[in-house]
Amino acid sequence: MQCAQELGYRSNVLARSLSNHKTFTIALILPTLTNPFYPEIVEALEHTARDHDYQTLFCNTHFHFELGRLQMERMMSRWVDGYIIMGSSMDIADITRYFQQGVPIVLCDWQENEAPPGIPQVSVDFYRAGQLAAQHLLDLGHQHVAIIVDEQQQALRLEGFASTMQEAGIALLHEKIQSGASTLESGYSATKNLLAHPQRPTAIFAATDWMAMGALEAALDAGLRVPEDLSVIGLDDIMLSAHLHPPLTTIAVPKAQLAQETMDLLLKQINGDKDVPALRLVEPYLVSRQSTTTNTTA
Amino acid sequence: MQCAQELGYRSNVLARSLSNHKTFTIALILPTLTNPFYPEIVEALEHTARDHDYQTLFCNTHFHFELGRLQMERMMSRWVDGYIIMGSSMDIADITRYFQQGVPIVLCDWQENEAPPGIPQVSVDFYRAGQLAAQHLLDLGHQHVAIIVDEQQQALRLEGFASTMQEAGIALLHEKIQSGASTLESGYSATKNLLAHPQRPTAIFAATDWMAMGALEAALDAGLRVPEDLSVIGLDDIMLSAHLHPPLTTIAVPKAQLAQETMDLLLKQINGDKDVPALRLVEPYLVSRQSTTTNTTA
DNA sequence: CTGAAAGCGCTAACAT
DNA sequence: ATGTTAGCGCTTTCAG
Repeated sequence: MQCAQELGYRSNVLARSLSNHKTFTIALILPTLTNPFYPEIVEALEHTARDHDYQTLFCNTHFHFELGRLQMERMMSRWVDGYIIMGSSMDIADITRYFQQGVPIVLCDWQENEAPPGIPQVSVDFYRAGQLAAQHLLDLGHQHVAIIVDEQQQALRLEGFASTMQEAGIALLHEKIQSGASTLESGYSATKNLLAHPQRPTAIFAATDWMAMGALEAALDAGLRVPEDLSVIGLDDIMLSAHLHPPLTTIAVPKAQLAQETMDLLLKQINGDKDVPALRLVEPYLVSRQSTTTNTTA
Repeated sequence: MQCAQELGYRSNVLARSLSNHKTFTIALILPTLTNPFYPEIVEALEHTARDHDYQTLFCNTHFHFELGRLQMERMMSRWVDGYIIMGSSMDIADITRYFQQGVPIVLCDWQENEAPPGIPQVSVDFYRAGQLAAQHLLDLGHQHVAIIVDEQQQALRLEGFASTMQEAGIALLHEKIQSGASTLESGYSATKNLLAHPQRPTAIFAATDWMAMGALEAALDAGLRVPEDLSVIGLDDIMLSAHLHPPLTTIAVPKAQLAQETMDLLLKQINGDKDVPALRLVEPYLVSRQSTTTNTTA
C-alpha cells in the first residue's frame, strides 16, 4: 500500500470503467460558445458535474446537426454515462432514438417549439419570462412595443409577451414582431428594421441579451438615446449586461439552478431511478437596470 | 459485418484504449471562462482537436491550483493522451513533474514571467504586442500614456510597451503603470486611479480587451469621451470588442493559429516525435477601430 | 489466410 | 478474513 504510493501507482480508470460499465464521464453538447450565455452555463454545469465526481466531455456542434450525430456516436462507443444536450445543438429525432435505447439524456434550455416526447428536460419558464418583460414595459407606460425573437425556437417567450400585452388591451401587430436568430448581428438588423417604420416603437424586448446588445448598438447608430428615446429589455442576464451602456434591464435566468436541476435529472437516470420527472422549470426574474424607463411620448 | 450494423454494434473505445494505451482524448485545462477570450480559444482548440479525431475533456480550475492538480490526477488515471494547459490554470511545478514523467503537455498562452523549463509552449509574441500598442499611440501623437497590466503574468507586454516608448524618448513613470488582474472590474478600478491623477494620461493601453472594457466604462463614468478625451487600446481582439462603444482598437491575437500550433506540438509529442520545438510564437497585429485617435492636447 | 489465445488493469464472484 | 479466478471488449501474437 505504502510502496504503491512510492512507485507512483495510479488506479486505471479505463480498466475500472470497462469492468464496471461506468465511466464517470458526462457529455455536454451545445450549439456554440459564441453567445456568452453558453460559457456561463458551461461553467455552472462543469462545476456541478465535478461536485458529483463526474468529468465533462465537451462537444460543440456549431449548430450543425450532422456534426452532433457524429459526436454522439463517438461518445456512445465510449460508454459515456450520460448526456446533457442544449437547445439547437442536435436533431430531436436522433436524440429520441438514443433515449429509447435507454441512454440517460437531459435536455437543457431546449427549443420552445418542440415537445420532446418523454425526454427529461429542464428549462426556464420562458412563457413567464415573456410575461415579466411585457409587464415591466407596461408598468413603464409603454404602448408601442416591439419584440425581436426567433419565432420557431423561442415561441414561448413570444407567447408570454403577447398574452400579457393582450390582457392590457395592446395587440402585438405582426409588423412589431421581428424574427432573428440569437445573435448580436441579428439583433442589430432587426432593430434597424423596427426603427425604420414610420411609427417606431418606444420599447423593444429582445429575446436574448446577446440580441439586445445588437439592439443597443442599432439604436445608437440611429441616433437614438437609450432609454430616453427607446427602452430595451433583454433575456438571460449574461455577465456582460451589467456593463453595457446603458446597463441592460433584463429577465434573468438563474444559471446555477438550471445547472443543478439538469445534473440532478441526469444523475437520477444514471442511477437507474424509475420515475424521473419529464420537465422541470426554473423561474426567471426581472433585473431592472438603466436601459428601460417610463414612456414619455404622447 | 452487415448484420453487425443491423444489431447496432458499436466498437468499444474503452476496451480498445485499454489494449492500445491510447484514448484519443486530450485534456483542456484553463483558469476560467469568464474572460471572453477563453471561450473563443476553447472553440478553436476543440475544433482543431476534432479535426485530428480527438475528443476534449474540459477542465476549469477557476484559478485554483489545487483544483488543477486534483483534476490532472484524475485525467492521468484515465490515460488521457495529452494535455493543453492554459496560463494561470496550474502550478508550473506540478506540470514540470508530469512532463518529466513523459506526459505530453503543451502550454498555451502561458504566463510571461515564468520560463517553463523545456516544456513545449505556444504563445503570442507579447513583447511585440506591447511594442505595437506603443507604436500606435506614438503614431497618434500621445505623450502621456499609461498602461494597465498584471506585472507578474503579463511582464512581456509591459516590457515591449515600455521599450518602444523609451526609444521615442518617453519614460513610462511608475505611477503610469497600474497593476490589475485580467478582469473587467480591475480594468475599471485601475482606470479610475489613473484618471484621478492631477495630470491624467491621454491614452491607456490595457493588457487585455476584457480590462479595456472596464477602462471604457470608467472613462464614461468619469465624464470623459473616448477617444476625444482619452484613447484606449486593448489586446486580444475578442469578438465583443468590435461591438463596444466606441469599437475598441486592439492588438489582435490570431486564435485559430494559436490553436493549430498548440495542437500540432501536442500531436508531435503524442506520436513520440523526438525533437519537439520548445517554443512557438504567433504574431499579433494591430486592429484599428474607434477608441483611439490623435492627441489634441497641448 | 483464417482462427484461437493471451493480455491490457480492473472488479466481483467465488473458494479457501 | 484472505486469495484466486473469470470476465469486461478489444488488439496482437502465435498456431493451424
